[in-house]
Amino acid sequence: METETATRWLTDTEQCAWRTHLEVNRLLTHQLEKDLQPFGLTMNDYEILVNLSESEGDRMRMSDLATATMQSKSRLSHQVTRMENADLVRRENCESDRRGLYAVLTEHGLETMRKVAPHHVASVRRHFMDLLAPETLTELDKALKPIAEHLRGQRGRP
Amino acid sequence: METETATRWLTDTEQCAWRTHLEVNRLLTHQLEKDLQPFGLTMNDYEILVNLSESEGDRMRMSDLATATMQSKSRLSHQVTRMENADLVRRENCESDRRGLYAVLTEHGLETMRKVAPHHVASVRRHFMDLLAPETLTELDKALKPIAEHLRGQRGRP
DNA sequence: CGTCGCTAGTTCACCTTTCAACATTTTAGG
DNA sequence: CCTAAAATGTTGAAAGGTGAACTAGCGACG
Repeated sequence: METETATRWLTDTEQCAWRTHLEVNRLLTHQLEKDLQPFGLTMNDYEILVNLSESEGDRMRMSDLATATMQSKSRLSHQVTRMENADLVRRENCESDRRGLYAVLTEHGLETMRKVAPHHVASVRRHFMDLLAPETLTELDKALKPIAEHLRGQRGRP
Repeated sequence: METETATRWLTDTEQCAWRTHLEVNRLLTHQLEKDLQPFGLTMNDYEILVNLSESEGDRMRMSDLATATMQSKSRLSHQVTRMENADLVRRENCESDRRGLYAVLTEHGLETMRKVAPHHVASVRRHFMDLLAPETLTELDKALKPIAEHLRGQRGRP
C-alpha cells in the first residue's frame, strides 16, 4: 500500500505564475492602502463602510458583518470600536434578539464614504482595472470564480 | 479649466471581477496559512526559508531579504528574531561590511524546509493551481505581469 | 584626514490581530 | 417548564506589525 506519493513540484511556468500572483496581491494591497491613507482610512475601514452603505438602513448585525468581511468576531468588535471612536459608525441594540447588535453608519461615516469612494475607485482603476483588457478581465473572473467557490467550501473544515 | 472629472465607477462586470479577485486572495491566503499551521510556520516564515534556501550559502543580507520579501527592515528584524528563537535561522556578521548582518539558515531550518515544502506545494496545487487550466494559467500570468511591473514602479513614490 | 551625508540594522512606543475566557440570550429536548 | 447546548458579542493578554528615532559604519569630497 502506497501512503507516500512523489511530490508534484511546480513547473517553471507554474512557479512563475504563482509568484507573480503573490507579488501582485501584495503590492496591490499595499498600494490601495497607501492611496486610502490620506483620508485616514484603512482598507478594512473602507470595506466595512461599503458593506454598511449597501445594506438596508445602513446597518448590519455584527455577526453578518464579520461573515461578509471574513473577519473573526473578535477582530470585528475591536475594529468597530475604533470606528466608533472615529464617529464613522455606531452600535445599536437589536430589538428582536437581545444578544444582538447592529453596526450602523453615522452621518459622518456616510459623508466619508461619499468623499472617499471616487478616489478609491480611481485607485483600483489606475493600479489594476485599466491595466487589463476587458476580455482579459472576464477571463480572469471566469478562472477565479471556481477557485472562490472551492475555497468557500473549505472554510471551517478540519 | 477642468479640475474635477466625473468618477468612472466600475461597471457591474468590473465590480464583480474585482470582488472575486479580492475574495480569492483573502481566502487563499487564509487557507495556505492554515495548511502551514500544523508545522508551526506562517507564510511569512516559509517565504523567508525559501529565499534563504535558494541563496548562495543559505544566507542573505538582512536588507536584501527585506527587499526580496517586501517587508520593512523593522518588520524583518522582528521576524528574524522570532525565527532565531525557533532555531530556524541565525544571524552572522558580515566580513566585508561591518554594519551588515546575514540571516543564515540553520540545519534545523533546512530540515524544516525539506519537510514542509511538499505539503505547501500540495496545498498550492489543491487550492489554486490544479483548479486552473494550463493555458488559463499562462493567460493569468501574462495579464498580471504588467500589473506587477506597474506596481513595482510605484513603490516608494509620493 | 575630517566631516557630512548615506546605508545597515535595531529599538521603542504604539497600534492591530489573535486566541481563549467570559457573560448573556436563544433554542431544542425531555 | 427547565435545563443543556449553541449563538451573539465583548474583553484582556500576548503576539505581530508600523514608523520614527537611534547607533554604527561606510564613503566621498573638500
